[in-house]
Amino acid sequence: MRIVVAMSGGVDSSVAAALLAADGHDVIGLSMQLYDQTRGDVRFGSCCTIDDLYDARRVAASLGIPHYIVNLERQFGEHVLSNFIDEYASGRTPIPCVHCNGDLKFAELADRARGFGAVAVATGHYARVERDSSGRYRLLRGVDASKDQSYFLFILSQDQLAHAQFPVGALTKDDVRAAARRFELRVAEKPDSQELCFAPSGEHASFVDENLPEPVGAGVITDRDGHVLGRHEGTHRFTIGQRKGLGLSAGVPLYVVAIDAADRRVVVGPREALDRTTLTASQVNWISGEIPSAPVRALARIRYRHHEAPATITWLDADKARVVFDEPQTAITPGQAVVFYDGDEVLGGGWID
RNA sequence: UGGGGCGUGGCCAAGUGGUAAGGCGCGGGACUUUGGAUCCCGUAUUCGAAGGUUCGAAUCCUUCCGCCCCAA
Repeated sequence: MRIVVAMSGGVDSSVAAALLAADGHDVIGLSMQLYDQTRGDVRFGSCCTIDDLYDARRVAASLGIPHYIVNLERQFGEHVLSNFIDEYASGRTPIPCVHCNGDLKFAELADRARGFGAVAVATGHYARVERDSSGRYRLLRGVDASKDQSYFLFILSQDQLAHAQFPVGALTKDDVRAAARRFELRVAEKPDSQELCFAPSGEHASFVDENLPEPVGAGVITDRDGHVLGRHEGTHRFTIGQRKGLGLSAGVPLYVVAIDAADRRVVVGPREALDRTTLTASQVNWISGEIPSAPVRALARIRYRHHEAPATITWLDADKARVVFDEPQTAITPGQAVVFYDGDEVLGGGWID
């Protein structure tokens, strides 16, 4: 069958394409152009650069599959960048990758794929999709626990999962590297991409500054009692649980415990002040599509690369839920995602309020 | 200008004769397909200044400078 592979130019998606092609599928490689590559005044991160598009093209050529670059600049700006900026501006900490998956790769790109007559969009994510006996799709963790990326896919709907394929989800990273070498892919030894593609690490704040109509004002850093301990250059430079970069010394490490964007205030406190047992989540996506009527016990993960913790999920609304952990969790952060697991299965997830 | 106290790296702070702990911060690295966190490494030839005593001082003495508290 005809399958479109979202090729980033990295090893994972390259191997995904290679595996599908080797299986005899009619594979078409698509790469998303997400921003204007000609803007020399902007520095980009480690993926989706012109070099990465070139790598994708070369890999596709070596596999003998067609490759097209799809211009999704407008959509990227509307769905991913604007959200990223708005979230930071309102004192929250966004995860653009989730939107990029849900709103671009498995939405816009899927539409293009249909235009090519493809039945599915494949990516290089470490995750798995399975169809159960009732015909429902289940999202599972990648086999390689250390690389599992299911957290970033919790927003996918049944319809999106029905047309999603993760060829490397059943492999370990080592397997993928080995496969890349076996297929003699030029990207076999290419370093894993990390960090955001559109804003280099450590420059998120300046990216927000440059893209905000109104400059973000400076404000004060206070302790929990309101005593001013210092000043900051904008609340968007902080996230809950942050320790570095406060420029304060107090005998014990201080962490950001609250951010009040409206008051331009950052509140810091000791480590213990970060513990919370409850959170509410909005825009909750329950993968099966059938919201449980009774509270659900599950393992909940409050950020990527965080150990899951047992919790009870109670619905407050059609897409809003309260999550109560058995044990306090550190630095529950608004804007991050809480994702629910039952063993290897992703039950769903939502955005932390 | 009476009495008392204090001045150790960016901040806090051990050390009161034996050759500068520690924490915070900061820098670097590791980890990591978000942001944080975490871990590792680094961070004062020098203790307000200048003299002096001593084999040897941040530690003792003298003077000076600065700061704080109380009393006026």
